[in-house]
Amino acid sequence: MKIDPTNILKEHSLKHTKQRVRVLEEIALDTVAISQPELEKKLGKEIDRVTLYRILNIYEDKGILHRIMDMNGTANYAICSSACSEDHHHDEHIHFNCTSCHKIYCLDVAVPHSTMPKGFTAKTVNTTAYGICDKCNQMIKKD
Amino acid sequence: MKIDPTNILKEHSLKHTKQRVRVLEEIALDTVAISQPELEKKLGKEIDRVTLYRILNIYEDKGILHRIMDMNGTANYAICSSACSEDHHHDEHIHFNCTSCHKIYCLDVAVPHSTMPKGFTAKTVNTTAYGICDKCNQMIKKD
DNA sequence: ATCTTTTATGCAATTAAGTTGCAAATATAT
DNA sequence: ATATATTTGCAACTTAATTGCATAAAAGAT
Repeated sequence: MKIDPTNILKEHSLKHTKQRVRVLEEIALDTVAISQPELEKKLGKEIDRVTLYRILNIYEDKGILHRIMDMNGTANYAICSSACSEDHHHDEHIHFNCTSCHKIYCLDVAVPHSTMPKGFTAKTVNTTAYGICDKCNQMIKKD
Repeated sequence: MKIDPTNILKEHSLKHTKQRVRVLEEIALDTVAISQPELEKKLGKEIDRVTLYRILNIYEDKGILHRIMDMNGTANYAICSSACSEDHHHDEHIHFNCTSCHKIYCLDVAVPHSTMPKGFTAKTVNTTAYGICDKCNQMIKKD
């Protein structure tokens, strides 16, 4: 994925700081989502913990990143592929959480529509599949 | 939902303790899932925090409860409706997380099947819809 | 019922995620 | 270059969750 941090910041009228650029760069390195602890480990020497939290929150609010919770309740972040707006994240694709390597993939599979019971109005639907990813399945074959 | 804690414990060859019975009773009180912090608040005087964590983990492992993570990464627990086994939770129904009252409902709506990309093998699929629940929608109308 | 063994509980201490308030540093518009 | 608004870093705090260990309580045998 090719991203232009400076442009993204401008598009969302966010001030251009080196910390904000670094966070975007780091997350864009991989197509799989990256967890908050991993980000902190990678950027901890350059960026303060609190600042990182604040940047991630702003990016999520603005629809630049979307946040996926894994089974342990850890926040994982990935760049929103489709244009998400401030009030609506339509990252309506399936996430795949590998139970072996713990990576979270944003699959190019749409979330199937489900009809809600009477009285329930759904705004966003989040689907996460748990299992073994492509890479880990290949590793298993080799053994 | 009518549950028999003593029987549930026996079925899963778990020792019968008053703490384990209390946890099951408390969770069975409501059809909506209850969060760990809520449980702790309710049972904190009777049961030690650590014991509560351990009981919840055992129940999840045994397939007695299933755990639903909300947007804040807080664990929520509900009694498994269908018989879940030790190695496979098939709580393949949609969860509805109300963004107003924060309750998590286990909806009687099956998770639609999605085909995974080549190489990805899914074991469990988890779907959570976020929006406004029945009760909260009625409250809004009244205002 | 009592003893014995196994398992569960409670307590203290620790790790780690996330938040808040505030002073200093930095971005941007003039 | 300067002023103003915003962001950052730091310290301190809150809360979720885990670990080790001594004590307490189950469940089966006697």
